Amino acid sequence: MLVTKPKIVALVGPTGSGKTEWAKKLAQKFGAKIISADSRQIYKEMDIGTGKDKSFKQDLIDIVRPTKKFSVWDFQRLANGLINRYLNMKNLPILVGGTGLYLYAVLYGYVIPNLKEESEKLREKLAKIDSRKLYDQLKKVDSRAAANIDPRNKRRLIRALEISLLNLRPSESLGKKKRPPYKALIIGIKTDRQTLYAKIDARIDRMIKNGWVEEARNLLEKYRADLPAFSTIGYKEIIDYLKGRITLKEAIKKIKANTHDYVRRQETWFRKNKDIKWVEKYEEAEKLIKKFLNS
RNA sequence: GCCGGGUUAGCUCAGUGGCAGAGCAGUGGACUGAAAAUCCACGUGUCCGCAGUUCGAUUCUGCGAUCCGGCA
Repeated sequence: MLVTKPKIVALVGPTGSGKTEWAKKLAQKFGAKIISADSRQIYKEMDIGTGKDKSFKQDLIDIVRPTKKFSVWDFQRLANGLINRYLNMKNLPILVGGTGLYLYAVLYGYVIPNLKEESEKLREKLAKIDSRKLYDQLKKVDSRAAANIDPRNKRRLIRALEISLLNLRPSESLGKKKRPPYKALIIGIKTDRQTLYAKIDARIDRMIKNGWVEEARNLLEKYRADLPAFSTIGYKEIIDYLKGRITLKEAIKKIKANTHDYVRRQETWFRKNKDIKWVEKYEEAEKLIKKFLNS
């Protein structure tokens, strides 16, 4: 006796690959609900620079102010809530995005215990210690986490230590997964590097013309420049320009280069994933989904 | 036509009579609470060509090619 699990679809790919455009069409075609998995489009007031498309309904876009702390834990909780709701309503949820960690946390059910307390002070204290010492300390309190982090990667060492010291995540949960109660079809958009870079560069020029600098200036007037939200590619370079550290031309050049680097990092997430069905054309994606829904 | 300057990595250029360098661009990888973040790794290319000097030439000399200035 076979019980069929409910089904969801995920559409993944690097920035500029056309995910949003495809999602819009798929939503119409299948009456599907689009859930964005993008760690930057969650922020309100950051529209131009994050490439938001507000011409159709997407969940998990524009949900927090740039000052708000938001992590994969929040994302996982919200996304799972929406997926369950849509499945109950017999709608097809489609998760669309390029943030590997967020996507995988949901699709593979990463076990992430609830963080009830947080210590800003502890983080500040740890930031003053050098990486080597942090690493040695982490080895003592959580050797499992230490084994998984490069001793030179200070940011991740700090994070792991915070969690261990505050005893928020029992070491055993690290790396644990809980199989989600649905079946997922993961579609990846195949792209040609050169073509993608050219498209991205043109898009960045267009975004600048559309007032990106103004958008960043307004944000800078309202909020502190060192918010995590402003570590977003583009905003950080434009802020450097607005503070007179570099010229606009240099900023644009850096934005392009950094976006290219980002594309490569994204592809590193997806490339080796055997679950992803890679397609070049939108029609192929439609076909795959039809087949999946009828299986 | 004459006079000068150049020709070295995809681009801009540094450099040396003894295994060829930098910046930028490019590439691969890691990833469970900041993730568009953070971190790691990757440089053989007729040093324009031919000949000469030399133990040895990308480097010095000659000739040629080519580009850029200036003068005609």
